[in-house]
Amino acid sequence: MKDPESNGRSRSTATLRDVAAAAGVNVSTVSRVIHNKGRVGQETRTRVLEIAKTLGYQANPVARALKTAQSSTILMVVPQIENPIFASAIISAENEARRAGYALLVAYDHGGSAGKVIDDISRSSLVEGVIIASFDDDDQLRQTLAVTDKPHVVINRILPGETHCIAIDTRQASLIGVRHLTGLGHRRIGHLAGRLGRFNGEMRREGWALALEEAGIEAAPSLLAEAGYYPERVPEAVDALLEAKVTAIHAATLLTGVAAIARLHALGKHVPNDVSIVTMHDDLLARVVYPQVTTVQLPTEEMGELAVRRLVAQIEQSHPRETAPDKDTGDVLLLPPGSLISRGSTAPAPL
Amino acid sequence: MKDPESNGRSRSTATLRDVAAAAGVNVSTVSRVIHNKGRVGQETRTRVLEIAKTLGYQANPVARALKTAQSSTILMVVPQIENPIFASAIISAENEARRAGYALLVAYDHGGSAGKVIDDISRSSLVEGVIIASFDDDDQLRQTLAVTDKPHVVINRILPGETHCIAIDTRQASLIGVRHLTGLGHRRIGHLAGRLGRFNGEMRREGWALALEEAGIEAAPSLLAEAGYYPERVPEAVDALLEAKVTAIHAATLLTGVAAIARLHALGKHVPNDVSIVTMHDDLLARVVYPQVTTVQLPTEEMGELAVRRLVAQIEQSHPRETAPDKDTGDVLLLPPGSLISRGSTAPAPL
DNA sequence: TAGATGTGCGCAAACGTTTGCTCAAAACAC
DNA sequence: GTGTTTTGAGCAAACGTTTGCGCACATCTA
Repeated sequence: MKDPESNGRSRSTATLRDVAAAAGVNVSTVSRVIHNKGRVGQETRTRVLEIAKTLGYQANPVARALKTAQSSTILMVVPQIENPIFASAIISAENEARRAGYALLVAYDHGGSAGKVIDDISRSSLVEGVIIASFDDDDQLRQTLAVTDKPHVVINRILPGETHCIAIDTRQASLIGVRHLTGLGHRRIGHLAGRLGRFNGEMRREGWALALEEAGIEAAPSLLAEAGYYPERVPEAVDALLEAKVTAIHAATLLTGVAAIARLHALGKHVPNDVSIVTMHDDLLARVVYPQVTTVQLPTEEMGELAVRRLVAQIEQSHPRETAPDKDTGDVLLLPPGSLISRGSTAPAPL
Repeated sequence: MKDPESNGRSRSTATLRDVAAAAGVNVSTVSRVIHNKGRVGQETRTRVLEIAKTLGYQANPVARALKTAQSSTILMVVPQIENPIFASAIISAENEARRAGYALLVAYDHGGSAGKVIDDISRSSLVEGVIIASFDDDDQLRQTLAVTDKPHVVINRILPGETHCIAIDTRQASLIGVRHLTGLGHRRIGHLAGRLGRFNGEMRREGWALALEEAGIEAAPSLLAEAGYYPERVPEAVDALLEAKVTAIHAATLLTGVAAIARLHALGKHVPNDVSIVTMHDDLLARVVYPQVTTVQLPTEEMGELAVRRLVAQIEQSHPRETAPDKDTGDVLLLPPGSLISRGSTAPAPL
C-alpha cells in the first residue's frame, strides 16, 4: 500500500509490469507473448519469456478473470459425499477440471434444496457453470436450474426437459445383475428398491422387472421392498422379502446390499447358500465385507469426467477460447454400465 | 463489448455503477453503503440500499478480490476422499468455510506429493490458504509447506515443527477401545496396525500398548500385525494374529476392522464369540455390516471445522477484516476422541 | 521512387471494485 | 457574524490483466 513497487516484487509474485519493465517492453507485449497471441517479434518473444521465467511470473488469475469475465471455476453440488458414487464422481471431476484449467468447487447440499447452496456460493465466488446432483424432485430441481442462468449439467439422473444430463443406465445394470441370478437358477428374486418414484429408484426397479420378464417370472408386488438409501430401513425390507420366500435379492445400491447381507447374517441365514445378493457399483465396500459382494460396475468416474467436459464445452462455446470447440456436446447421455463382477454373495439357487 | 451500458444491465448482474447512476450518487458512495464503511447520510444510505435491492445488485467477487487482494477462497487437499474420515472433514469444512464467507476448493492428492496439486491450483485460482491432509512423510510435507508461502493448517497429523496442526488424539481413542476389551476380560489382544512409522499408525499402536500395560499385559510383537489402510492386506494380518491366539483384535481403522470381520467370517470364526473386534471412527460403515462394529467416536467434523476456523483466523490477521480477530489461534491441537460405542462386534472373552 | 502491404510494438481504455483525498455545505463555538 | 469542526459525498487512482487501435519502420511491387 505504501510502496507498491517494492511490495509487488518482494511480497507477492511478479506482475506483468515487472516483466515488461525488466524486458524494456510494454505490458501489452508481454501479455501477447504469454498468450501467444498477436504479432510479436521472435527475439522479443524469447527475451520476454526468459525474463518471465527468471522473475517467476505467474499471471494473476483474478485480474484475468475480471478482464475476461471468465473465472475458470466450476461448482459441483452433491447431496452426499459419503456415497461412493458421488465420491468417485467428485474425484474424477476434480481431475478433469484441473486438466481443463478449471478449479472445482465442491459443495454439499445438506438435504435442503440445492438452489440455496448455489446462490450462496455464486455470491461469494464467481462460478461459470454448475454440475449438479440432487435428490430434489423434478419440479424443485427444474426451478433451481431456472433461477441459475449459468451453464449446467445434471448428473446421476435424467431430468425430463433438461438438455444436459448425464446418468448411468442403471436399468441396464439391474438387468445384468438380475440376469446373473436367473442364470444361476433363481426364480424367486426380490428387489430391495431405492427410492421409488425417483429416477434411479425406478430405473433399477424396471431393470429388475425386465429381467424377470425375460425369464418368464412374474414380478409380484411381494417381491418388491423399498429401503431408499437408508440402511436402517433395510432389515424390515429384507424380512418382508424373506416372507415372500425369495432365494435371491437384488439390491438397488451397494450400501443397502451390504446392509441386507448383515441382516441375513443376523437372522442366521447363510449368504449365498440360503440367499444370494447382487447389487451394483463396485466400490471398496464391496470387497471388505463377507462374503464379498457380486455387483455390476458403474462408470461413475466417467460420469464425473464427462460432466465437466460437457460443462466446459458449454462454457467455452458461449465465450470461445483458443481451443478448438469440442464436438462432444450431445444432449442427454445415458452411460452403459460395466460388467458383472461375480463374487461370493451369489450362488446357484438351492434345489 | 459493443454496448457496455445495456449489456451490463441486460445480460449480467447489475454493477456498482448502475446502482450509483440509478441513485444519482457516485459509485464510491454506493460502495461505502454496501460495506457500512465511511460516512454516509442516513437518507442516501436507505435510498441506495433500496435501489440496490430492486436492481438485484450483487458485488462482483472477482473485482473485489482484485482490488483487495483477498479472494476468499481456501483450498483443502486430501489424499483420499472415500476415506470416511476425510469425507466428513470435507463436509464440515465446506460448511464452516461457507459460513465464514469463503469458498472451499477441494483437491485430491493422487497419492503423489501434495505440492504439485497445490501449485496447479494456485496457478489457476487465487487461494488464500491451504488445509492439507497428506500421507507424505514428514520431510516431504515440510518441503511442500515451505514452498507455499500461504497460510496453512495441517490436519489429521501433527507435523513436528509446524505450528498449525489439528489432529485427533487417536492414541487416546485406541486406549479407550482396548480398555473396553480388557474390561471384557480379554488378555490376548492383537493390534491390526495402520501404517507404522507414521503419525497415526504410531499413535494408535501406542494407545494399544498403553492399554495393555495398564492391564499388566505384555505387548508381545506377535500381537502386532500391520495392514496399513489396505483391506487387501488384512487377511494375512488377521491370520497372523490368530496364530498368536488372540481373542480380540483392535483395528487401527474402521475399514480394516470391517475387513478383519470379513476375514474371520471367511475362516469360520464367529465374531464376537471367538474373536472380538474394536476399532475407531463411527461411520455409516460401522452399522451396515454384521455384526455392527464397536468403535470409538472420532471428532472428524470438528477437525474440519476447526481447520477452516484457524485458517481463516490466520488469513484475516495478516490482512485484518472488520470482524474482531478470533482469539482461537492456539497452536498444535490434539482433539480428544468421543466415547466408545458398544455394538455387536465385542463380547466377553471366552472362558 | 512512390505507393501498397506487412510487421512489431506501444498507448490507453476497460473490467468492477475500494479507498485516500478533497471540498462544499452544514453544524457548531464564540 | 466570523472561525472552526464535523459531516456527506464526489473524484480519481489503483488492483493486474486483455485488446482494439494506431503508428513507425521494413519489405515488397510496379
